[in-house]
Amino acid sequence: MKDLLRDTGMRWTRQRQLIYDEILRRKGHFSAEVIWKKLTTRHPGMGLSTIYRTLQLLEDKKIIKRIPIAGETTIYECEDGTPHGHHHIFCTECGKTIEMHVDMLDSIEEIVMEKYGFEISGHTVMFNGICPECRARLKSDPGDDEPENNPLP
Amino acid sequence: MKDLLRDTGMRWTRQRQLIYDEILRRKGHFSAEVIWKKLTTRHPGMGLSTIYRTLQLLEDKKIIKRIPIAGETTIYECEDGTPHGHHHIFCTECGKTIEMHVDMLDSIEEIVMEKYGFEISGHTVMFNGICPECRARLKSDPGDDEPENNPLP
DNA sequence: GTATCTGCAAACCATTTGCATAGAT
DNA sequence: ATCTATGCAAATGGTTTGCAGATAC
Repeated sequence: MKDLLRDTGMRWTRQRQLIYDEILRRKGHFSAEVIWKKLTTRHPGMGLSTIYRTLQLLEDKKIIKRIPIAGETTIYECEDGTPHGHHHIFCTECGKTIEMHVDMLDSIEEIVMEKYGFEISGHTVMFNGICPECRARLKSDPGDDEPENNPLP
Repeated sequence: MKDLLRDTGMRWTRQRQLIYDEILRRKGHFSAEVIWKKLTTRHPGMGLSTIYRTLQLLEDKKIIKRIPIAGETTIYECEDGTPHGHHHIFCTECGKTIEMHVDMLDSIEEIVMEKYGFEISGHTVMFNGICPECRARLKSDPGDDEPENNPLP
């Protein structure tokens, strides 16, 4: 990373270091806001725009991947060697996103290209629903429609 | 529609009439902005917020369906009896959205529920790509990355 | 007559941008 | 010394909301 930037005339700064470390520390999915909230407490003055600019940069360098969730929010995930072909389920209760692996989906892109003549450049395959944990919580805690504390992904 | 509203104490206004007619006239997919642009030329003064409020209303009444396209835009489609289980392909060149029917997709929801324990409430299965028409146009008209319609700054 | 709608302007909210300054090389 | 990166504030763009006046019932 450090080298990757330097090779293209870009600079390795304290902020980029912090953001990069924070991302590696999580491993899962994360949002710009969450990264910012975490860092800004320990490092007041950290600008939210720096987070966005750095995430953009990391995306360009293929280190992370931006995943806009239709009508909901935007999350990112690390592009660690994980092979493509995984998709996501987003919990509308707690905001958590988990990956799903359904082989069947992998072949659909080709079918779509053949059948409709599109040159497919990407896809969004995303399910929304309520995760097992939230289902359990809602069952034992009916009436309460809002989750008690809503950590963003 | 008229009756559906009146039965719930809501009013059948000129604006709602116009919007409803315009939607029926199209049959396909449409955006709030497009409806507004069309109506506002013939009926100046028509407020964009009225469009949004009416589309919301029509959605509540299950007359149309809102389809947010991740990271791109939001479109709507009529809820004419078409059974569920059709998905979309969005052309990133011209913004057109077409429906696709791929049987395989229908069964995936169940698989996901079983495998991951989510209570699935919805899904976004959307492919992005370049439609056959735009592919042809781009081929005969290279260099021009933007679609033809280029409004003033 | 009165409660619902409308148009307008202002608010929103996540994200982006302009600019003067700080900082990396 | 140079030129990129940062923080701040202000801009953006699509959508929503508050409000006074207009309109359907």
